Amino acid sequence: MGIAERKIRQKEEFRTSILEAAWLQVLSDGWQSLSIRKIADAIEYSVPVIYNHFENKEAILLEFTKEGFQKLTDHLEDVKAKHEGPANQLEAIAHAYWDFAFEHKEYYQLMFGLGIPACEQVNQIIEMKSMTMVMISTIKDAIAVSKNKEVDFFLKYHTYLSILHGLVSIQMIQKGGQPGKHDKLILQDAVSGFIQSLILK
Amino acid sequence: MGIAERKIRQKEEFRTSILEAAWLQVLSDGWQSLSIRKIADAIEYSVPVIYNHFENKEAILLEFTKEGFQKLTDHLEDVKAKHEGPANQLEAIAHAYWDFAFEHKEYYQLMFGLGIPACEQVNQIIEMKSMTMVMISTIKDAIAVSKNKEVDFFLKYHTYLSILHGLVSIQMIQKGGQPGKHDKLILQDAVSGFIQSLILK
DNA sequence: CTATATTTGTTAACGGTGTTAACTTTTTTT
DNA sequence: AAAAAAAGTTAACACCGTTAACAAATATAG
Repeated sequence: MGIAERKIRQKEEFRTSILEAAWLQVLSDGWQSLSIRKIADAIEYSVPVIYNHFENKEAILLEFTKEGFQKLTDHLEDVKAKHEGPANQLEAIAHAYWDFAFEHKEYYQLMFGLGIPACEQVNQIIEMKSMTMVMISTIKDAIAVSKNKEVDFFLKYHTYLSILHGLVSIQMIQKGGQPGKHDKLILQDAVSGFIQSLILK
Repeated sequence: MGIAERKIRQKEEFRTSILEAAWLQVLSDGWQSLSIRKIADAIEYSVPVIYNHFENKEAILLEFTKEGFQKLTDHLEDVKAKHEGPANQLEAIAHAYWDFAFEHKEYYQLMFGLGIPACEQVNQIIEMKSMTMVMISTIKDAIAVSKNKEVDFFLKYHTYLSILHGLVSIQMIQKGGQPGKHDKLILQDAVSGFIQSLILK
């Protein structure tokens, strides 16, 4: 019964083509201007077919959010593997995080609800938890080699992520475009301060 | 010619009533669901009269953004005046900032574009610059009494604000409601780390 | 005090949006 | 070939921001 398989495959392809058309829209005009109707127009189908594949518009955005967290996680894991020692790794991860945010601005804005009415349950996305795991494990390693081993790793993780997200989002608000060298100095300053207080305390 | 004055006063009152109706909408259903039509309905006038007082919807939101920065600035100045020494002041300001964000969530979301397609020129709002001044002056004071007086105060300001905004916005994304005691520990941890590295370096 | 000008407000529309019910066409199964 | 199921379309509903065209109220000038 290859014909049932073909049907499933075609359905999958359809779904993918919706996402592709949507992503092109997002890339060219920002996710703000993404609309079901424009997607339908791009794939040359009528509007309601989209609802056969996605419950609503939010579900489409959610797909990209997951994709974004997956890409970010992969990226962070790569970078972590290329560095030795938790302190170096935390620093490298911070820079990788920053680079990802500005290289994939659309993803980042979706992931952290910068302008989106869809950020209610972002924390329940498992792809986000993968990212959390990478960061937490590195922080645990850092605590293990630090003076004070009684430090609350979850608190430190939260602090670490907040610093990174704060730097990125303030940067994105203040300037639309790519950040300069001075802006990376700020990152360097904040992160090295965090690592210092984590290791040497 | 008191009649001209009355006209101006009435126009002002009208403007205020628009803002009041809008704010009630924002408070009850969030700014996402604010619409010109609902405002018109609330003040019992037809839609186009609103455009005699505000260029567009964004202008109304901008009004609240300014208001928010003004309130925050006042609050921070108050708190600063109640504390002695830049280190204590920076810590107190951080807590005041945090408290403001969660006591006036709607303001904060507007001010920092958490879900708003209107955050292009937030940095050009003079009310924001007032807030910046409060923070920068305190940081300059801190640098003046620190070991290393060659520190870049603007870099440190940026770091400081990023940490605060990062903490707040991550908190707002992860939980909708009010933060608990544990969450304030994170703030305490991050801010004291920042101050330490600023003073003792 | 009337006639003209101006301000003030309204209705109705334009072009969008997400979403869905009802219908038609195509495809599959019996 | 007929009946059932799937796929796709049209057309609508209920919103949205914004604006042009028109009517009513008010102020100004003669």
